[in-house]
Amino acid sequence: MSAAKTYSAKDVESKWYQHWMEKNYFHSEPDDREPYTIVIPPPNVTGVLHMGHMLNNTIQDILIRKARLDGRNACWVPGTDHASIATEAKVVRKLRADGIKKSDLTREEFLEHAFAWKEEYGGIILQQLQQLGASCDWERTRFTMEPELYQAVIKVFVNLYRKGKLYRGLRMTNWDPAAQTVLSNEEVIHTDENKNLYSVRYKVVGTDDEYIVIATSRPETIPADTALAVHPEDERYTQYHGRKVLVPLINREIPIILDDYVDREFGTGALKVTPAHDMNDNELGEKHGLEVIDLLNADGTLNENAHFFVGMDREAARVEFVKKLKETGDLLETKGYRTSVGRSERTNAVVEPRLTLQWFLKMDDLAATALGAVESGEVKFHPDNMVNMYRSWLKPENVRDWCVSRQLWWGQRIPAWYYNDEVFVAETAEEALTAAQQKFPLENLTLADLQQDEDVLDTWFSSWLWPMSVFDGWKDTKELEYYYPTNDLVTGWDIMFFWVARMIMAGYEFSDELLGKAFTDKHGQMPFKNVYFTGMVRDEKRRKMSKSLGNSPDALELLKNYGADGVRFGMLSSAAAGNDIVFDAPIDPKTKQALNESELCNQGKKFCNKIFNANRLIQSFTLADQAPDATALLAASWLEAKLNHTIAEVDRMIGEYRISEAMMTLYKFIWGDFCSWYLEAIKPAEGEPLSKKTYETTIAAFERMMTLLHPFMPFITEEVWHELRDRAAGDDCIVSTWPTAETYDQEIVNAFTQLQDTVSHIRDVRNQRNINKREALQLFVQRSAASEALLGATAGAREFLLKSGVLATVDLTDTAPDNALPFLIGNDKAYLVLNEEIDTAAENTKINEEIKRLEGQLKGVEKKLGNERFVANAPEAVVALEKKKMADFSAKIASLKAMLG
RNA sequence: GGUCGAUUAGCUCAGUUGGUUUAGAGCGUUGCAUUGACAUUGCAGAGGUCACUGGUUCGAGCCCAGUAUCGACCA
Repeated sequence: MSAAKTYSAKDVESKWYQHWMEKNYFHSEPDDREPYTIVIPPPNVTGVLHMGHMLNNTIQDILIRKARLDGRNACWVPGTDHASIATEAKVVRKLRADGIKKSDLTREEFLEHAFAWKEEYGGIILQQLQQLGASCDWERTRFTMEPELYQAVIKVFVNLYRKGKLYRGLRMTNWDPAAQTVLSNEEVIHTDENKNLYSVRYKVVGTDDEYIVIATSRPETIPADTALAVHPEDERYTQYHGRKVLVPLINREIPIILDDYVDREFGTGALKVTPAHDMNDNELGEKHGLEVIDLLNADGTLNENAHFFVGMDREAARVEFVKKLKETGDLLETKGYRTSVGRSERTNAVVEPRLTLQWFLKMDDLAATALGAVESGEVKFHPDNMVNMYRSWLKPENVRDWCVSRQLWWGQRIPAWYYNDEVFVAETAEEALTAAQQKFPLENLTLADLQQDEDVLDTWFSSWLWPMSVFDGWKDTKELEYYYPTNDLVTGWDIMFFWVARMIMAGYEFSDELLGKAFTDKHGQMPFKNVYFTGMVRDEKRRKMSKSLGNSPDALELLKNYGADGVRFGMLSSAAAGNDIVFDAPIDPKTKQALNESELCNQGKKFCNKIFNANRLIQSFTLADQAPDATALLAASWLEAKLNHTIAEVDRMIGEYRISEAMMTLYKFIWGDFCSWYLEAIKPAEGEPLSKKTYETTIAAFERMMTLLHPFMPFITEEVWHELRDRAAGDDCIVSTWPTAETYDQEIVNAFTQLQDTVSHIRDVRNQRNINKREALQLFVQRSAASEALLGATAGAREFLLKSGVLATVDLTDTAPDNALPFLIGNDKAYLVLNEEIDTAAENTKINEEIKRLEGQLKGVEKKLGNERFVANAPEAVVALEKKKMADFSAKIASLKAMLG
């Protein structure tokens, strides 16, 4: 028996994690067992562990450990994502701190710095996952920028280009002026912000004092206006159809165009059209064949097209333009309004719509396939209502071609080479050269004549291949054939479109080519069969936990305070699938920062301690070679039944991805049934020994509980597993066998439940009357078929009542004893004899109240049964049940009436 | 503005084709207990017109319609 009274997570956790690693339990190689595969959502290589990671990695670890206990070949592939924009921004910032400007470096020099940074800080998060207990196959750790995965991306780009799915085009794109790169729609965060709306007048050409007034929030773009638009049916402007206006300040003539896109209600109903600087204006411009004037530089400063304030940032220039318009009298009104502003997810810069030359991937076919895969159920979502969100993302009217190029250096460089306005896409420069030489046979081209595209690919263009590329699918399909399709993907719903949908697209696009039709006909093309969506982790005010708000506790501090098992328990206990989870870390009212505390995690920590002490109790008994007593036998068969019921429940819940409920079921079983009832029932009297047989039974049950709980709380279970018995090398909980739910005797559960109710009632009486819990009382039970069966025919029932109820006698009787407190056991009268005066009148009042309540219910049942349509329409079982209710109520009422003194 | 989702105990949530007596759990809360597994404890109690209004049905927390409030995503 352990000397310590409390469980200490710290030493135990590092000891067992190291043991598991030494035994290589996490490693998987293809063999003849059935595989069970999860690929991790790769965290950013420079990231640190936060609450969201802890949540989804705990769930993944539970699934993978469960599969391992089921005897499957469990393989959890870890790795990190190069996170193009985020990492490049970090590296640029760090270089700036060191006095180095990115623009002073060559691409190669910059990449050297970036890789050095990655070596230094990269992968810290993977070590942090180990502290959480994640049983990833660390030998398989991958990185999206490592050579093999880089090569896969290049191959895929060439493949898609040759299929005609990639094209280059000048498009309106979201431009991040801080990072100076284009962003995908999904990387732009729209929030409502306060802005000003300016009313500016445009003079109608050929008049002296007729103006059309427009409303704009961006006066600095006025010099780029190429039209003024009104609604064709707006009578205010009918007289100006076909006329022209002058752009204020620069007096350039622009046409008045008519389009029903214009909202007559908004502002003055007239709109300035700036095709270079607004998505909608751009569409209008294309429709009406307008000129495009771009007055912004890549960094968001004004160029010479602006005429004024050239070189000034657009935000500052706006203020200057407002002043100038005021001076000329063209600005009529300024008012505040709230509107949606798009900011870069990574740099928080206000995103500028900008016309740029980019690479796009055609999405129509891919999106349709990906939608079909989920709608047909080949890929299942948990919870399934997530399909709605998925559908709304992928329906044809919402799908736009994917802009895959990024103006960055940290990423896979686009394998396209240019010469004379021709593009040559190839895996290597040499191949591109060969193609160019064929196209221009007379020009004697060399590598020096070709110019490679300066851009890299969007990060998601490598992560969409993750389930296939981590198994080196583009190099050698041996492993892919074993592990593909993977089983479960666990991720937050916020990257459903970024990542989940695109992996599905890639799976259906490439699995046939890589694995062959025969393979996919048999196994399917999907990258994974199930997707488990976790919610976002929010604080107590339901705000998303984020670094900038400071409302997230420090994950590592939590692990230190509560142990990995405690934190896993805490994370999970508030985590129904798909629901956002409200994590209970309190916010310090002074600093507004989250404290590294959590009652839920503490509950998990206490649970560890409870288990630890349950074992200490068992180990403290002296053992004797004697037959178990009747109470222990009854308790053991009840526990066995309950355990089997619990196994079945846990199996079902895990199967339905109700992970948190499965864990709570085990919590209640171990704490309530095992510790509070079973151990108390078998506990020998002071100084007495325990039967060896009972000890064995108890250990065997405890052992199965540890296996059941292992996926959820791996460390405490491994520790106790080894305390329960002397183990041979390799006999570890992590590789034990998941117990099978056997059929069990429901009768014994029913009988025991009735005994528990009786004990609870007796305890309640003691509580209310302040009767010492050690004072043995006498119990009499009305003789009846039911009570004979319960107390006579159920072996150990009487002994259990004597022990747990602290009774002197338990007897069947035909008459009510004197000075006894009556109550019901089932439908039978029972009497607890007290050594104190009983207020009969008060007891009668209570009994009468109970009779009244039951009569009310009886009436309801009688009414139901008296309704012919109920009897005729309701299923037979329901009617039978109502009849049984009626019989029970009547019997109880009769018993209660007989109790009235 | 569009779409979707939610509303059940003080808090966080279950509630499985509508039918199991009085709608469940965990936490919190209240009272009592305490020398030997564990105060990181035990026992017991209180706490809910299932947001509201109407409808369908023999029967509604669950289905339908509307209202209110909240949230998310999209624009």
